[in-house]
Amino acid sequence: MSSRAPVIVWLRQDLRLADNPALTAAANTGRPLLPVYILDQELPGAWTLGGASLWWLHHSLKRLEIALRALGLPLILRRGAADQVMLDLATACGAAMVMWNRCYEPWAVDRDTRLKSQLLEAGIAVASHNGALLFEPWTIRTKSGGPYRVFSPFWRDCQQASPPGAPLTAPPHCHTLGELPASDNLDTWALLPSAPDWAGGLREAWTPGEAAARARLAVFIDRILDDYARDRERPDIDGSSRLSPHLRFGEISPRQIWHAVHARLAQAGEAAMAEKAAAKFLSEIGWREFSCHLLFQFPHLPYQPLQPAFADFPWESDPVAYQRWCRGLTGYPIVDAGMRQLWRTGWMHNRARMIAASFLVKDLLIPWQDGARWFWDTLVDADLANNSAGWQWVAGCGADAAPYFRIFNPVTQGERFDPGGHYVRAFVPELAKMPDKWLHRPWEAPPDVLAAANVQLGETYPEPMVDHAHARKLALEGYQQIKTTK
DNA sequence: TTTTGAGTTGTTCGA
DNA sequence: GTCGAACAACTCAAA
Repeated sequence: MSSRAPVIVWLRQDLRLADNPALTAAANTGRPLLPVYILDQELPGAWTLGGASLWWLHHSLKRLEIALRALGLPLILRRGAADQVMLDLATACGAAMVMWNRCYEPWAVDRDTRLKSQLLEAGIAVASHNGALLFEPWTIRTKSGGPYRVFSPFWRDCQQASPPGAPLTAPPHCHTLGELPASDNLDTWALLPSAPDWAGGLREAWTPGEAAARARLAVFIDRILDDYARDRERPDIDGSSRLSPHLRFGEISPRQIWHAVHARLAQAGEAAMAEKAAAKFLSEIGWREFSCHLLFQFPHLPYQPLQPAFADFPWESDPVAYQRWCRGLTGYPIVDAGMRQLWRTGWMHNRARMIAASFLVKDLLIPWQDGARWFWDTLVDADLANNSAGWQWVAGCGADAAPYFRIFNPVTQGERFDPGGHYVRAFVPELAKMPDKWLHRPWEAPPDVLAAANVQLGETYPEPMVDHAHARKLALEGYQQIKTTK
């Protein structure tokens, strides 16, 4: 094989130059580099990217293209069944090697395993790397060798493992082939919505790309982290990292985050508060790891409850109620604010996710898989592992799940976590003039208060679609049922 | 194999 | 208004 034979870097969920182990390893071979992205909308199980994710992908690829060009590299864009496309491309351009960072979705694991053997058969070397996790799923095991199903011991174990190495810097200027293989034009993929263009709220809320990810991490560590333990619970405050979509597309790595937090700790000295906040934040990164490990160990996580008894739960089928939930018209302000934030900005605060998810699953008794599907289509950070594990957790059927009797009260939650009502007012403008006292339960407000706020229940804002106290009883009965039939 | 301690994120009721 | 207890047992992980 001539040293002119190129190395293909197959970029997937790692759209960054810094701390990209596959890219760095490829650069270190000294061969011509060929970065490739393949849009695969023929995946089994229809877990292709949803609309919001496609919007993000477009912009992330645009930025990546520019960043690669500065290194002297192209970005070859192809679409189709990814393994076939890659095999054809690698063969056609006489590649010496293909490198990628590992993915952990069941179909990705299957596809990559298959492709690897096909490439090897064709005489093309393959190397995969860890670019997405602090700890590989197969390295964190219980004493008896199995996968963890409880977060705390899992995370304890992770922290006792050898810490992740220092993040890699972006490779220096590289060289590529003189004659490049054909590439699609990104714009012809039509990833952006048109007619109608519903992405205005996304544009307002987000800047995709590696540079923006790094900037956000810096702001977060500088100005937000110290109060993270307290403010992360507050959807009305910019108190969480908002790194989830950047992590989802690999514009930043958990290793970079880990090291940035530790660097900050070293700088802060022994400040107990800083340490507590940092530990809290890193444990959220830990949850991301845990979800990914769970998906890897239990590939049915997106489909089947982890606790088998829940397969018999008496779920309701109610398309009309489901629609109202999707559109943020439940009549419970905190739920509607969350669902509308999702629809408008492609993201929902984690506290609101729990409240809205609990409402779908426990107040409406609609299957968690339906909620997960909606989130998948509308979130810019839609990640199969996080999304599936999160929904199972709320439904009570997941790993380390909430006890079944833990049912969120949307009024209590609203009053506790959005006390000034800024969150609800921002996303449910028809309630903007309601006084704080009644904002989270407008149906209990005296008529003159409603009138003064220009609210006509059932007209300008819905009546609550279910009575929470009653719905709670029904949910508890449902859970009672699967317990006794077991 | 058996035992023991522990387990993200809540709500409601009654004193 | 505030506080503690009850909710109900089960599974996981380790010793």
